[in-house]
Amino acid sequence: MYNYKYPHPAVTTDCVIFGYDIREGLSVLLVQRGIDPFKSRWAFPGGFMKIDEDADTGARRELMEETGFEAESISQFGTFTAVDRDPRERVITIAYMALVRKGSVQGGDDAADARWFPVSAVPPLAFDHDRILRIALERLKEQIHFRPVGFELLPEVFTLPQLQALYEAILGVRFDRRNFASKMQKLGLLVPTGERPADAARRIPQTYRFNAQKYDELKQSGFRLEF
Amino acid sequence: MYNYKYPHPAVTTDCVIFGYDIREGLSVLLVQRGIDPFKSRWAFPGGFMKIDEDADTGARRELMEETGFEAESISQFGTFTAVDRDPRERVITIAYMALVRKGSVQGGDDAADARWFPVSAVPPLAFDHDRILRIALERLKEQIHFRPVGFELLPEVFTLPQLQALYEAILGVRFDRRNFASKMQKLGLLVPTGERPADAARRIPQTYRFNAQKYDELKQSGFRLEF
DNA sequence: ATACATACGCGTAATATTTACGCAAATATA
DNA sequence: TATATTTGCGTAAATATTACGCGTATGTAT
Repeated sequence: MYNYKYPHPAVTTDCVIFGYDIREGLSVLLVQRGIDPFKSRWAFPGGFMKIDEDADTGARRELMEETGFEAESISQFGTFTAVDRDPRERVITIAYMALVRKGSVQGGDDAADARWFPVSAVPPLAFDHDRILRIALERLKEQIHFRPVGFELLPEVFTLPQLQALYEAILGVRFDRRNFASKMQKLGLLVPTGERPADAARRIPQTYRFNAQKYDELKQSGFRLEF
Repeated sequence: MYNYKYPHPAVTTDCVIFGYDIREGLSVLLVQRGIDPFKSRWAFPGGFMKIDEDADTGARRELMEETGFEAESISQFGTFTAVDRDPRERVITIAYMALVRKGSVQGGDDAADARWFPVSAVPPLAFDHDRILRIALERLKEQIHFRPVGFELLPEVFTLPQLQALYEAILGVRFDRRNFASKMQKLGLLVPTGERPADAARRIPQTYRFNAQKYDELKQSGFRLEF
């Protein structure tokens, strides 16, 4: 038992993990709760922060425990503190988001039931996680102007039409294919691989890699990814 | 005494209140601590969140108690959770920022010793508040592209050179006076007052008000304040 | 008063960027 | 082999950015 002179809230972390593929579009990784409250409802992976770890560490630990996934970089985007957001006791949660290559997470494997859901088909979630998702999506839209989110979500080798489809999915707009291509090329963040994939469809597009070094240079000089 | 099966951190809120005037530039509102730890050091107004209030409410309450100031809108920008950030016990803090007209806060009055400090002359702060300030400044620079921060910091009636000086102070760059003016005018967010102030200096510039209604319209259609 | 230094406001030409879209080449399918 | 579809290149028109000239208003010095 731990005693305090004044009541303290419990503190949890939750991770909104975004993934993307052409078929399902933008997706999030959810786990099904095994216990009450909200038993059998889907929720973001997360759990109670330990007293001797900071929130970042706790978020990574819970993510690993519940999904087997080790995120490269997670970013805190909000802390949710509504008084009644947990029926058990006062609990506040620190929310993180991460962008991952969907292939690198094997949902529904070992750990519990982790599954990808397209953001357009997310079921009603536990706690206030619906609200957390809404805020996360807003932040993602903002971040796309500063961070190379497209490259973090796509496989290492990708085509321009794929990249464009991702931007359109996140921002909810349509671009002219030729203008998108030339704008992207001019940024210098794309490296042609030379290879061509044995894709389906009509004419086979060229493939590219992300030029991370060039991005770091541009970041230093405070530029923006304008789309 | 309150008992928990697992240890819980204490939770505080802190408010980074930004103000601005031409003489001191961008400033923050600080209060001097009366008790240990960090007794007599300056810190952001804030304190322990109550168990039956959410963090926003707690932040506003503490701000009022310590500075007598009622903020119109505060926005959460980060939660700081380093394990050793408070020497007493495990404390995490939810940080808020607000932009206010300096005239509306009478620093150093009733409540404790609240005083404005230019951001360029902030003394070493209590806890990890130096770090909190650094993050707040970064967010302010980002937000200036989406929010009319200039208008929130200036008096209701202001001149174009004043607005320009504020933008330059926050972003740390210089603009051409004529280009800045025409760009601002084209946005349609400025309403000339017709009056001219009994200012000092050379030629007296025109005064303007912020067109809040026009801003709301533009915000709907997802624009950006580009400077 | 008058001259001078300084700051404001208008306007404009040169350059760069954005936008819309034509057209030929590549490829799966019929 | 014909057809429909998609990629990649190029370009003209519209728009935005940038640099800066010039006249006017105003406080200060003489």
